Amino acid sequence: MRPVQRTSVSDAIIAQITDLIERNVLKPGDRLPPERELCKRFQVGRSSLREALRSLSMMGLLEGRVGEGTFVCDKGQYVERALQWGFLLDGKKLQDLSETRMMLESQTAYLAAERATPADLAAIADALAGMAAGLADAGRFLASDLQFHLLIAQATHNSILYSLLETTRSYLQEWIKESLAEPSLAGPRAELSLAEHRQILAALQRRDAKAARQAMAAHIRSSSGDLAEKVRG
Amino acid sequence: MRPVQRTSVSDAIIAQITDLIERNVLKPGDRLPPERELCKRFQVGRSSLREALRSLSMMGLLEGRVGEGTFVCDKGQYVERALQWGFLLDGKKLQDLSETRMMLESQTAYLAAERATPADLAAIADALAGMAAGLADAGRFLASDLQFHLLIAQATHNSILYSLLETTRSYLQEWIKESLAEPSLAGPRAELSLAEHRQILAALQRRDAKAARQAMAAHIRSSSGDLAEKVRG
DNA sequence: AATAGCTAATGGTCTGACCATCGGCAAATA
DNA sequence: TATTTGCCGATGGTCAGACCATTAGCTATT
Repeated sequence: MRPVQRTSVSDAIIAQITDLIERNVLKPGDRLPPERELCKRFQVGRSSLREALRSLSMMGLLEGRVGEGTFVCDKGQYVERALQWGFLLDGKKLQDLSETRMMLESQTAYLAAERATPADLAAIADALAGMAAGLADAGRFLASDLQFHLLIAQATHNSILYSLLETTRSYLQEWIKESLAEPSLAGPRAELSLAEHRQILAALQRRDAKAARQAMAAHIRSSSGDLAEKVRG
Repeated sequence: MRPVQRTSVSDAIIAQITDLIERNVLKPGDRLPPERELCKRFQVGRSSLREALRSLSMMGLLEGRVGEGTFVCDKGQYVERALQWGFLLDGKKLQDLSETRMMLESQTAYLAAERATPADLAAIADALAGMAAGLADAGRFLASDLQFHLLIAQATHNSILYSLLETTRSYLQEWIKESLAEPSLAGPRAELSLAEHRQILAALQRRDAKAARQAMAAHIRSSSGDLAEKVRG
């Protein structure tokens, strides 16, 4: 004998819908059938259906618009909503996230050095140029910075790795932003960051995987020093 | 003039409850008043209230138990859950997953060697003993195997890392199971696997992080060889 | 003292109704 | 003819009441 599993109606609906989105049957922007019809199709009451839809909305997968319908959100919006619950990130968790990011970033650098196509490298170089051009503009600098790291992850051609890096990064982005926004540190910090990025790119272009990993690790370490202080403070 | 914000009832409830949890008025383990009373207090219908509670449950903040009540969960499960969702949305390429797993496992081994407490090491040794005792029983062997790896992840004391590894592992588990279920390979494969695990544990006990990482990487490589064939075939 | 059965409380689900909002269409208007 | 106005249906959001399944705790039987 084994404990029978108690299946909740809403959970079953959530599972079905997420499955549809996962399999791309429902694409971002698509409109779902009206609630009342979904009830008939799923053979459930409207309460249960709505609880499911509400949960999916809360996770940023769906979006309900009165009078229009329910639509599938663009993937990734869910992260933005998640940041709203940033209070859940206590110090320990932030540290864990930071550590995980360090690990992901250095490994993506390693793999990217082995696998990046010329087009990948060109895109990364572009992002670096964007950073250099935006030295005076913190917002632009930061955007190019983020782009640089994401492009490296993309160059691994490993979608899982990219997704993980993107997610962890988005969680930390807000703190990173604050960290770099310090007026006293902004100038020198940005210069240093730029130099570190140049080293990473150089390693990638040399196809030197170990050097790329090491350069990336050094960069993260140096940049997360401010972050760590920010957390404690 | 500025756009008026349309406030949803459920969102308002969610905001209030999360606020209570944030300010520690509601502590983990606490029981909420019954739904019907919350309706009176919030002056809302039960549907709206339940949509709010459901969303909070989905985020891992609350947990409903039939006949008992609604309780506040241990906080912090949220980030891990969100990472899982992000994970799910991406096409699950087995190869990418396998690669990610390799990376996670080797790094957790590295960190575990540095941080494992004596209790952690004892638990890991127990799991290894379980594997040895279950050489003839594929199911038991596999369970102890999984336990071994998860305990190592736990020994890093990094909840994010643990969660990622657990998720990756769960996706791959069925393939792993099939791989080891091959009658022709089961015997020798299990013996080899056991030996590899012994090396990993030894490295952990010596606090030799690099050796642990390398042993783990070798183990994954050797065990995922079968996996790769399985996928192609 | 232990067990079986009852009862109340509670989360889970269903139904039907009403409201506010939005899109589109037709009529009125310039 | 082109624009505005008003209306109507569809849709998500909300509410109220009812019933069900499960649980805990009490009671009475053994």
